[in-house]
Amino acid sequence: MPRAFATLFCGEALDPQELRELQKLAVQVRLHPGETIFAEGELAAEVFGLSRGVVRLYKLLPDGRRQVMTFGLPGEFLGTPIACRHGVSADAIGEVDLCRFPRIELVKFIRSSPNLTRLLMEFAAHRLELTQDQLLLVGKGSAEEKVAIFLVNWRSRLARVTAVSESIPLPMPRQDIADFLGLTLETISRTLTKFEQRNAIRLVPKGVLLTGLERTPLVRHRSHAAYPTMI
Amino acid sequence: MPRAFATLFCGEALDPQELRELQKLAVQVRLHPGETIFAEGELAAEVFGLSRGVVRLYKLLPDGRRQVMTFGLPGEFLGTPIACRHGVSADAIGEVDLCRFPRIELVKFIRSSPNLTRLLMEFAAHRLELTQDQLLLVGKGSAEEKVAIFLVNWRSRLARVTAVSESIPLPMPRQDIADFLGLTLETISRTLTKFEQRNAIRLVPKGVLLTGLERTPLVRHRSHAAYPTMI
DNA sequence: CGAAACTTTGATCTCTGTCAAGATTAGTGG
DNA sequence: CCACTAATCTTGACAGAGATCAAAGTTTCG
Repeated sequence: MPRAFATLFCGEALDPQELRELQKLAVQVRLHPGETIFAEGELAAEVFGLSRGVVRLYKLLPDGRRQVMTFGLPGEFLGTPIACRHGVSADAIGEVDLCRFPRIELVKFIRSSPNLTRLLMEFAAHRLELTQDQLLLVGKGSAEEKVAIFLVNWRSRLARVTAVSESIPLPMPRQDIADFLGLTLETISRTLTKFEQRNAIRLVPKGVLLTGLERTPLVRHRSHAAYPTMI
Repeated sequence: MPRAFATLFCGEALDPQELRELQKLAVQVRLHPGETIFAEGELAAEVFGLSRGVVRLYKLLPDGRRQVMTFGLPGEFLGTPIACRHGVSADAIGEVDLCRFPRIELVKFIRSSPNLTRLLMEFAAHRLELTQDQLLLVGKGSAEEKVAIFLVNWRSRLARVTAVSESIPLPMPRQDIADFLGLTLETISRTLTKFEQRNAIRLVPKGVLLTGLERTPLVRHRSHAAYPTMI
């Protein structure tokens, strides 16, 4: 485990003793771009944490329509470790390093530690909150709002795992962003171009520079995520 | 507590001893149609279980756009009992009976019981799964798919709390259904009318009869929810 | 260097939203 | 119990945001 899961479960640090125990259960795996990690509905004999790279987690409809639930970043568990079946599919965007755990062993370990159980519970609650925010965005947002908020959220999520840089990497293709936001890849492309023409962003290969990204004063309730505009 | 929470936490039964302990913490409250139970962002000094009636749980945008996350039914907790702030707003549709718990006491009680902790964890995982299914529907479904699946899911959820009847009650107004599915009330109304003209349903005041509701053979993966059509 | 994958851009279409008017239902007080 | 009013629901006409179809332009990678 090269980059240990010091910030596993929603960014909260594990104590060093538990972290060592956890490492004993893990096997490191490396996957290449586009490779499948697991598929929705499969028995989850093993579960995965992400050490390096980016992963898309999604659900499919029988006719191939796809909804990306989230993009997994280093330090995060992929899916719900306690569920006996995978509730989503996951595959690698770019190259990834994973920590593979036997689920039964991991669950046993989690159950043995009240501290870890509490952490996982809070992690689950946090994931629900994020998914509900996404549901609000997908259900009620315009294309511009969706793309703008995606960029802002992506930046703030990245800031937690890598040094903040002028240029924000977008390792996933437009189609993935579209399937995340309930739009088409053409609309993503057009909206990004529109923002660029307004000098709100600059598009670079596999990335974007957020230049004139203004936040609206429209903040939901107290200190919730703002809905920015790219005007 | 007239109708005890025998099936609290995702339908799984509590053991009688724990149920009695839980009841000691609860205070019964009755609310009238449209009354607010709690609002997103508020400190959750108290949390609520639903004994009778239907509740809408939603998030608001500053400009008033609303996304209904779910409709609460008897036997369910409203929101996430462990979170110190309410992540959603909730208000009564029709008359409701609630069980009010002091959150600190409830959390203490949950923590004291490994069985209850496990149950609550599985409940949280289940809620996440449902929200992800909703995200898929809202992000990728057509208006017809959204309404058809809403009706089928609503029927099956109701079946767990009331005797199945020919006529399915729809206590919530069209606007609530629209805000649940990411549509407008006019589209809900038109789509229901369309289904009625195809003899798939019959509309009655505050309810609907599902007559020729056919399920497509399109089943996601193994034994997941089918996407029905009203054709 | 060249092929494949991805992205941008254009033209057109259509589903759903918006605005507006009636029709139905529910609620209230005489 | 009925009349009257308010809320909810249905229906129509129209418009527009985003989807779809198609082609050209970039980037990536062997």
